[in-house]
Amino acid sequence: MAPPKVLMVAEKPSIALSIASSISGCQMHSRKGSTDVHEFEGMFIGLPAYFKVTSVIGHVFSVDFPAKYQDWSATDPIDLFQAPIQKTEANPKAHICRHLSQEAHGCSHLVLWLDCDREGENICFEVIQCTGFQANDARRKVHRARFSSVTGKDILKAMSCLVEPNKCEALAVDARQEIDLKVGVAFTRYQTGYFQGKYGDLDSRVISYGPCQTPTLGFCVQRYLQITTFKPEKFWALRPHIMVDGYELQLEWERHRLFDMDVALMFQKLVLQDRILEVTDMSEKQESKGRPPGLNTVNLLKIASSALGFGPQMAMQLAERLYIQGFISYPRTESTAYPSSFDFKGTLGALANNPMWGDYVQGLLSDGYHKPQSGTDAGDHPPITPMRSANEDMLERDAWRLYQYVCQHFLGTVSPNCKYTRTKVEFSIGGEFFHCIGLHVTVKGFTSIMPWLAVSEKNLPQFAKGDKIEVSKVELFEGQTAPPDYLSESELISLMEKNGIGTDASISAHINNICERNYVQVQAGRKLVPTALGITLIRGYQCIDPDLCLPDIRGFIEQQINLVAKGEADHSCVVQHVLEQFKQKYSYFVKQIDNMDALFEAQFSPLADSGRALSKCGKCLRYMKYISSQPSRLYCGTCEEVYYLPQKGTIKLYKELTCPLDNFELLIFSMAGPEGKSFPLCPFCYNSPPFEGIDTLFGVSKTGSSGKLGKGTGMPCFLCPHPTCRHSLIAQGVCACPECNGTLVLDPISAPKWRLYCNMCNCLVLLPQGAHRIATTRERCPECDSTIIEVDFNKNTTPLEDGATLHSGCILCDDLLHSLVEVKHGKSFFKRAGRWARARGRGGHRGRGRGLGKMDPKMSFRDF
DNA sequence: GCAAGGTC
Repeated sequence: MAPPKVLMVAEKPSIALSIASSISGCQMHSRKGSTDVHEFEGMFIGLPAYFKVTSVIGHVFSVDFPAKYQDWSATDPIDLFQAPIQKTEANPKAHICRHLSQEAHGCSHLVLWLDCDREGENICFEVIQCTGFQANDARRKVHRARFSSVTGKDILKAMSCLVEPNKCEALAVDARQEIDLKVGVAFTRYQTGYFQGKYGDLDSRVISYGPCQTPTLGFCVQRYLQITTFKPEKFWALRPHIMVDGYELQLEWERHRLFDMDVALMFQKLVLQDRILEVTDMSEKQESKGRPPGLNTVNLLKIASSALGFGPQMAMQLAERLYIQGFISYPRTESTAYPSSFDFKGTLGALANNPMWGDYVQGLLSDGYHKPQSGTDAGDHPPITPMRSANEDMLERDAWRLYQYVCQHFLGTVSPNCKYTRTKVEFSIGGEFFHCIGLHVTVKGFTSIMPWLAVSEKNLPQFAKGDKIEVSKVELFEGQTAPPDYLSESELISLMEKNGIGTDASISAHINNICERNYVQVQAGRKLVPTALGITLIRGYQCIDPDLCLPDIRGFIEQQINLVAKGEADHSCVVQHVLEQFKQKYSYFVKQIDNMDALFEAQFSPLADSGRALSKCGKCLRYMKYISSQPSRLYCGTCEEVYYLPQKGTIKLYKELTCPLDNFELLIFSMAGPEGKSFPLCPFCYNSPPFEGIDTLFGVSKTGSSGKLGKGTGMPCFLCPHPTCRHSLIAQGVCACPECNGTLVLDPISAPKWRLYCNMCNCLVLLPQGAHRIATTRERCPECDSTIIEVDFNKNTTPLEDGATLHSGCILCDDLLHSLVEVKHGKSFFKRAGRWARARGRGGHRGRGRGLGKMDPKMSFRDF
């Protein structure tokens, strides 16, 4: 009988590899799949077995609302609190679910090697679901491996005492997912809908709310408010100076400073009257500055931000690359404690020949390195350490700087502590007491490899108790208290960590989020400065319901789901209870939104006051105002109507042409970038397509008929089937797209780099370059039905005989034109969703529903 | 278009 098959699943490919290597002693066969599968023979629970080790890539599923709730305008956000939710594959392209199901086929044991944290426990059950294993099936058993680090020793130990996955912990994660989704989405949709479009200079597409991002913003705004409400106060300090052995020494006052000038002046007078200082005491203490514990992700991010100037996302990208290249160990870890089995000698050995630290490392190896400080062990990965030696030439500049820090930090952790002697000399004069401090380093220790942490030497002259010294001058220093600086990113990371906002992996995402939403800006020195929008939002929450932006909100959710994790409360009861509370907060927020709006009104300009006149409204024939802040739009002050425009590009009036359907002036929109296409549009048609079904055919169709069209959807002229308008698809369409079901359309303002672009995908076709004019005609090619185009060549570069410049023909069938066109791909144009049966063709009466059918071989672009 | 959590 064949030995039983055992499927083992890890959270990421790198761990699957480590586990397989450890258990098989590197005697395995690896093959590709959605994720790699490592196979080998071995012993399982005392019997011979065939092992397959593979992995997921984080969560298999993610949670969302069913399609019915996706239409923002058709769903009242309050209904989301009771809405059903569904799990869909988090990364459908990766086909992880199918992969697991296939690999599980014929296996009689499933061993779950997911990370040993709550999220990992949740992924265990996602894996169980995909593999089709059942909880209480005697023939197909599910096991959970509990490992405290990804080292050979711990892996083998976990193998020998397999347990069961913890359903309660997994349910706690389900609860968190549902609560985060419902609360975040409900508030986000509501406040976006309320404020968006109401103020002209309010620059934001989505005004998001979230139990992590909002308190994160709260920290930044809190500091901002501290700064703006700060009232500086003057203070005074006495600073006597003495001359000893030719050096001038300034003494510190025991009273430090006083906030009353008259009193300070009185003390100065007393000191000046006495003039003689007496040494009253001298003390010497041996002090020590401890070496750092191992480096974890959060501390790496803090250092990267404060010392290297890298944002968390950039730092993680650099670290990730260094990890993949084998220069450093796995960079995502919470642990600052090294596992007992950590190979310090090996790690030091790897750096022994490094040109930068080689000598220092050899010193540590010969004199004996120190055991690192204990630190905390989160049971995940060891601290971040160098894995192999690199020099400056092997890495890019930024990667090198990060690598350098990882090395210095590691060497610091195994170096001696820094030791120094601290001398304090105390003086009295005129009844007042002063002192000075001397520092003398006796052992540099780790500070010689981390010089920025060094203790600076301060030498003092020799004093003896009872010495009498004349003061040379008594300065009355006048200073002023200063507000704190803006919150630095590294301070914010500390605050988030302390308050349990986000995880080591998600902290950078939250910070990035509040930047992208235009709530804060990162300024020089990676200081976080809140924007008017960020400040107004937080002030709004503060006056309606401060809980909404306080860090405790995350704590509250955590504390509730902890009950589920510990099995002390039922999952759905807890979810219901928490959602009920948030729903009440939501209702109250909605009821009080006027209070927040008052702050917005004070900060931003109402729509009617902003923007510049751009084009004429077809209804009242007056100019409408163009509002450039996102979402960019036109506003007709007379009709009080808003017309959304395509986003992320430039918009201009199009030769004062008007739409034959509604009399609105046409605009021309150019997408950003050198390859960006341009197309005409009518503001009215774009927002309310006049032909049934157009809005659902082009790209995004989620907005529905009553929704605010225009944010990436709508009907530009290149989709319009108007039979006679010069700008419609019928007039400007040339031929079928070689790549999709779309139509190639002439870019009307592409001269002199004339081109066609597809109205559905990103296909681009270059036409004869440098021509004076290229235009579509009403003629069709008798052979392939493409539109005949007319080219007026430049007279200096014309390919025509006798200097003729005018030529008409079909770009597919005319030999000359065919030889002058070239297919190119631009940046993605619009979503390639939906099939639009083209209205290309005579008179445009072909309408919808008629497919393209087999392509005429002559239409093929293969020869290009 | 929306949250937060994995991971790449």
